[in-house]
Amino acid sequence: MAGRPKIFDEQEVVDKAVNVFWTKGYETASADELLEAMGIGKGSFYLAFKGGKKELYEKSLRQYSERFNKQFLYDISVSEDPIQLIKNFFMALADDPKSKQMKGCYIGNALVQLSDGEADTRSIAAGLLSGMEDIFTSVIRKAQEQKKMKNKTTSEVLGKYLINLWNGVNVTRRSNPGDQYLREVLEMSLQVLN
Amino acid sequence: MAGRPKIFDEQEVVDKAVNVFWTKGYETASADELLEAMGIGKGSFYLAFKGGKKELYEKSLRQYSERFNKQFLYDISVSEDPIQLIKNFFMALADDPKSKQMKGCYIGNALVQLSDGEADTRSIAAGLLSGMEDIFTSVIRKAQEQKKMKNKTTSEVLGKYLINLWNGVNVTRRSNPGDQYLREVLEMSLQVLN
DNA sequence: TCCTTTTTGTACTGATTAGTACATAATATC
DNA sequence: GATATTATGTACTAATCAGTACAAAAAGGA
Repeated sequence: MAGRPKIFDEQEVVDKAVNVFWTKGYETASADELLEAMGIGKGSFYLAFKGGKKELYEKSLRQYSERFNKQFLYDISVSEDPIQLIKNFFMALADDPKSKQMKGCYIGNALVQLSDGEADTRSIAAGLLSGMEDIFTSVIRKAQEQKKMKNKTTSEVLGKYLINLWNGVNVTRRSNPGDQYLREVLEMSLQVLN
Repeated sequence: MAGRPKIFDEQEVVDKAVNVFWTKGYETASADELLEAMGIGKGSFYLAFKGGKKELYEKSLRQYSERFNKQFLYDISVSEDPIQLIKNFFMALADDPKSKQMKGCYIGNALVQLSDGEADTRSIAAGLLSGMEDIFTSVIRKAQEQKKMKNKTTSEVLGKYLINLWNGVNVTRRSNPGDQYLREVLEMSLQVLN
């Protein structure tokens, strides 16, 4: 192993790219803008990411999702009441600052922003959201097994209900970034978890 | 009144632009592509739409929304059971062909696809969705006044719940364009209208 | 028929796009 | 210290972008 050393860490620059993609969208985020945020030049970039902007974006989706799920699963694992944790998790969306409300869900954005030209990338996003749904489903299944939930709807359907709620709230809060509005919607929507 | 006659009808070409914007997104839809679909040249276009692509898009949002609401309000007005009509309205989303499932809500897309550079256009979209919410709210209010609904939640909150459901389903069905998935989500989500 | 008015089609502009080519720099190995 | 190897920064390319300029066309009115 020889050669000039890399001046950047791949995960770190992908993280920085997430910020740009999240606020500007995939199409609107220019390569120059991304490179400046990542702090590297074109030479380094196209050597490390042979697939260019597209590869960077797909990696950013996966990396973001993986970290998100990891944290979520950890919080669930240490919680004494996972159902309550999920409620709190949703409710916390209402407390985000307006700037974050306006950004929506990083993965959901991909689903809506990508056109048919990037159908493959869109499929990746769909898969990642499906993974989040699976987490919801498994938490509910356990809670039902332990008789901690009154609602007898199957965990699969409740999982779909929750990921759909997640998708909805992340759109709705873009037009109503106030916390009161979201709180009312969430309060009502989460009653099914009682 | 003199002068060379227009070869196009403004509403018609805006309709054709809706199709392009809907499938490709605001940013991704190129002016050339729009003009070809609209069947007019640059000269005509920039004379009729002095604000260019942006003006066209905003007009398309308003025109689409106006027509949508008009139809919706009409259907409600002739319905004997407006609550059931709303249920059917949502349920019908599951029957759309895959190609339509993937397109989402024309107005909601604007909310998610536009970046801060077009914040004003985004506000227009937010206002239009708010108009749809008002329709939901007023239908529910009337139903409650006529004791046709068990649910005592305020019509305002139920209206927010429904527009949020609308937003959610229009994202969710992009990743799960099958009809069964949506049907399960909707069936469960609409139980609150009983 | 000629003049005014409005619309149309085309040629053009300057900016921006993602991506490439390549000479140079910085390291490990021998 | 020479050499192979990998990374870096910059200059460049070709395409595409939204939008403009403008001359020609098509109508009505006098």
